[in-house]
Amino acid sequence: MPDEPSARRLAPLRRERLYESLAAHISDFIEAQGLVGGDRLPPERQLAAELGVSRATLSRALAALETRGRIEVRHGVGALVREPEPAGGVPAWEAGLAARPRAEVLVAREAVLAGLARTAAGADSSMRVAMLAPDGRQRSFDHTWRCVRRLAGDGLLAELDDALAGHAPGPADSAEVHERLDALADAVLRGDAAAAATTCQGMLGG
Amino acid sequence: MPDEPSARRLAPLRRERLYESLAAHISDFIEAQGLVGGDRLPPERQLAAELGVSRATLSRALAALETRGRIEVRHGVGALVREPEPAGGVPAWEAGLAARPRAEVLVAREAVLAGLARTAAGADSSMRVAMLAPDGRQRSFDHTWRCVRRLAGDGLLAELDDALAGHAPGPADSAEVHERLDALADAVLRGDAAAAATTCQGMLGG
DNA sequence: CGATAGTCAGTGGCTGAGCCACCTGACAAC
DNA sequence: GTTGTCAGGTGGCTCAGCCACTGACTATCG
Repeated sequence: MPDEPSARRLAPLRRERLYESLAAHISDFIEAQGLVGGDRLPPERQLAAELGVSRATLSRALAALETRGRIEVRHGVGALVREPEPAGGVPAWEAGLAARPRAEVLVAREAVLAGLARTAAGADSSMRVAMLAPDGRQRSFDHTWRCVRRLAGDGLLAELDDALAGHAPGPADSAEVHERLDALADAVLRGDAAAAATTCQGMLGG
Repeated sequence: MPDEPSARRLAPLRRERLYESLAAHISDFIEAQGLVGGDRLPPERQLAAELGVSRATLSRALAALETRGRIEVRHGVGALVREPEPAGGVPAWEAGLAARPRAEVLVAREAVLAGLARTAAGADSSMRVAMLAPDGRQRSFDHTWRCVRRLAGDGLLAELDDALAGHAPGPADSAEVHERLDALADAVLRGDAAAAATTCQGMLGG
């Protein structure tokens, strides 16, 4: 038993370095500002002053972001935001899914769907109403999930859902499914993230 | 034709930064010295002097090696050589994760954790008690999740968690985190899948 | 004798000021 | 129009130094 944390001992508690936090913070900043590929970040001196850290530390944070492919730093120019890898790595991984037990894939997609539902519940209120307000017609699985996906926006979860959908398709129409979908839509409309996620439990027959 | 490399034009010739060369050089040094996992590199001050560079630059080189997983730098201890990844179970798409906005990865991992928690809540009752019964000590994020993972068993979700963990690490210890972990463990012990999943919402600070 | 608390040397983390190399864009000279 | 020059802004790197953390050693206490 080499490094068994041994229920008997407290975990080591490793503190994050300042430049790591900075890197995360700047990454969030890129997101918040809506910067896209090619856009320039403020100069190091200015960023350092605004964030209240030394230029050396800020520079390390940028270097970290660069080795992770998030930005590109050019001498004499500045730090440029990099377009995320165009070719999705997910498809390659998708191929191996066919060989897995169906139950595993079902459980995984249910988790992803729950995450999407939760995210959708946090979307703008008017958008939620526009996409999901009841109109008296029966909800279909595919249509409902298209709406939820629109609300949740693009992201890792959406890509995972695409990859998993091929091997864990949605259920056929049935009274029970319609009930679930109504409950799901209702929870998302109310903005109740927890309830929305819970509704997905067993949605695929897992 | 914006930036046609056009055999007619010379390549831009981007110079390697000093700290990049240093990183490569040190990596070779590890190889040449036959250092293995756990071995310590010479202290920064000494290495910097021997290599004829400033300590700041050498430190950046070590940081670069660390983000690439070659070494592990510990405050107050030194730079330790890391054993290369034991199992190759790392899906190809994991590499692309680094370039994604942090928020996306965080949300995705939260969804995966919720799925794992839900699965764990359905595990055998005696196993749940064995792994998660409170013992009066503070729970750490990593240890608690190891237990949940054991309960949930291997599967797609577990692999996704592994892949995501590197880019969306768990939170540092704090009172709020401990409360969440207690609530999570309690829900899993009760076999309450929905509650267990809900507890994961925002667990990573998303 | 064993366990505990205090001490201390060695290590990485971070700072601040400063100089240098590099890139760009504007402008003058041709 | 083309070319050469130059100034301003940007990141790369250095130096010297202080601080925080770790681990081992050493008293001290029961």
